[in-house]
Amino acid sequence: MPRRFGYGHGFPGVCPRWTTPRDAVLAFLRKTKDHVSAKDVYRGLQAQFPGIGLTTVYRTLDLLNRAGVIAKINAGDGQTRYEQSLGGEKGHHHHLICTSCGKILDYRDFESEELDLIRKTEAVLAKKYRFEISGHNIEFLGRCENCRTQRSGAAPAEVK
Amino acid sequence: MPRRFGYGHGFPGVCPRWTTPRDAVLAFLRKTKDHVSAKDVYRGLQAQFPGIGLTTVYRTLDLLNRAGVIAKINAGDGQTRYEQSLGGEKGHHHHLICTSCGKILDYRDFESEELDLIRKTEAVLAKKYRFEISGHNIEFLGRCENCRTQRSGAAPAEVK
DNA sequence: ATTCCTGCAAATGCTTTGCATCACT
DNA sequence: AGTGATGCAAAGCATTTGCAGGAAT
Repeated sequence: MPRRFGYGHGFPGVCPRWTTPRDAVLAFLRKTKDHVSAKDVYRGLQAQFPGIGLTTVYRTLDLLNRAGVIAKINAGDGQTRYEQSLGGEKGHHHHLICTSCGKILDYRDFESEELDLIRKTEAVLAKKYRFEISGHNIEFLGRCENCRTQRSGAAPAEVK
Repeated sequence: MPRRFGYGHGFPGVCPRWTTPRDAVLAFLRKTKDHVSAKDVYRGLQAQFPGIGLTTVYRTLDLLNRAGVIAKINAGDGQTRYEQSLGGEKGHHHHLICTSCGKILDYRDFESEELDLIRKTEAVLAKKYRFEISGHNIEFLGRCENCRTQRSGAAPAEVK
């Protein structure tokens, strides 16, 4: 695997060097709108970068997450998924997850109402339980139309 | 492992027979206030029921979950945790999770405000995305006082 | 006889680690 | 030379599955 340089210094304080695999992973995340697992990224990169190993993908995802560039998602299937973190409030959204096929939808409804409540809640929890709040997870679970329509809930398209 | 009977019929539609291991697992869940993993239950049962296998604990937890008696929790550490589901709205609460030591606190603040918003959100999401909503997860993440106080965040009591 | 449960061992599947190698500074 | 990054193989864990024995119906 050749490495590139001249990329500046990656994310200061998090990683000193910026390399081809790291760039490839980040570019992939920037391109997709999905909520991808490490394997998804790995597979997506194979065509153009057959040399990148799964281990590196894991390490890079963790790196980018610590750098705040991408966010972890916990969809409840046994995998950690990631998505671009669209800075601040403008990218703020939550997830709607189909418990049958694993599909994840982003929704942005009630943005301001939610934010109000979230801020209030954060403030109270921080004071009452002496936590330093750093984030939240809000997700709704259910069955998507597809899974409800098809008998027994679609080919249980197990999120593998 | 001896089995008991005379327990009626467990949870109709979910399981025909009610046995000692199942009773032990349920009793354990009823006794604890914690958010326990399968291993926690398994270990907790060893003293009194050394014959119960980990597999059975997994199977029973799944069973009780499907019966609606206990609820899954996704704390983000690599384990599925469970807690008693305290029926309906009276036991309704959400979680505050320390990302450093893994501690989970229940909170009940803003109960009615949250419920209002949740109901409204559910209704809109159901219609807009054609989902049949069955539940939600709301949790706040942060660092507890202990972890903030101690240098570098307490003995990184990795939730293992 | 049949159906249901159970424990054990083995198999999975995601994620992490150890390590030798190679690249950049 | 020294530090950092990478890929591979092996190791770790939580969870699931195959299976044969035993119990309840």
